[in-house]
Amino acid sequence: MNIGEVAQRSGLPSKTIRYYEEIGLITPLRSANGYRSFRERDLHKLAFLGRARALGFSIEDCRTLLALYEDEHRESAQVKSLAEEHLQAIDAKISQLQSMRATLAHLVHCCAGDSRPDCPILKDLANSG
Amino acid sequence: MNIGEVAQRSGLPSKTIRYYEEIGLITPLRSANGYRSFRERDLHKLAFLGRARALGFSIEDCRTLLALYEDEHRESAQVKSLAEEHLQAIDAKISQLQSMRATLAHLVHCCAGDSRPDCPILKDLANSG
DNA sequence: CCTTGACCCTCTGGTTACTGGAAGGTCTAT
DNA sequence: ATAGACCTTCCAGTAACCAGAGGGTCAAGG
Repeated sequence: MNIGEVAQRSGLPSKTIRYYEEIGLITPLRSANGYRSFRERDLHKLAFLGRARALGFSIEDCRTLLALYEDEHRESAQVKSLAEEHLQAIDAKISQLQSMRATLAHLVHCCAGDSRPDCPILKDLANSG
Repeated sequence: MNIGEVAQRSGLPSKTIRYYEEIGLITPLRSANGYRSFRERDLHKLAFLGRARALGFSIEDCRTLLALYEDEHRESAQVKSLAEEHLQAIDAKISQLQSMRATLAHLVHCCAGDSRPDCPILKDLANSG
């Protein structure tokens, strides 16, 4: 398979696939003409990576997950703890965003949003949250 | 005021303050020795920026907000619409994270997390969400 | 007067995970 | 032969800084 087909089948852009090769996540073969030649195994890895990324795992986490996936002697505890850490990070981000959201929604609610210059949003930013 | 004092009083690191000058958000004076010399007005702007950033506004949004703040003839509608857009972006991020969170929490729940290699998290990543 | 330590300066490079574009080789069909 | 769709590498840019190198400045103490 050439990169275009793999891109289509994995759902990842060609640029991303080349980048993943560059940082050593995959190692496709090369044809005589210099084109990358992907095996089913590479496609499978890329799909794995796409799903892990969609769950918000960092590239380094993905590297670890891939290594665990390919290690027959892994302990599921390793995977679980990685996932739990990530879950906590997600929770932290969510609550940070929710706190921003609450403040901002309040300010937006207070602002008339008309043609006058008077604005509680700017006032709040100017004075002290 | 030198940068150290401003950093303390604004709550922003010196590095960040220098960066804000570099991108034109503030324009402190210079003393004869080359040190930045901040007026109250600069400090005020920095505090404004710190609060806007804490609400998640991008630097470019902050630039706009600052300009609106200093424009006596602004219309509060401009500020409100900027804030509303940002609020929508926050909401989008929150729901994306919540969706990740739901999937991940389910997987974590399904994983025994023991010394055996069998792992539903890896299985899911390998097969298809 | 000299030194020490706490300041300050600029400049370069690194971070995350790609994306865009330039310049050019390859393949397929007409 | 040529057009168009592939593919290649390499360089630069994104957001918002942070770390560190290498060096100047200032106030206080010996």
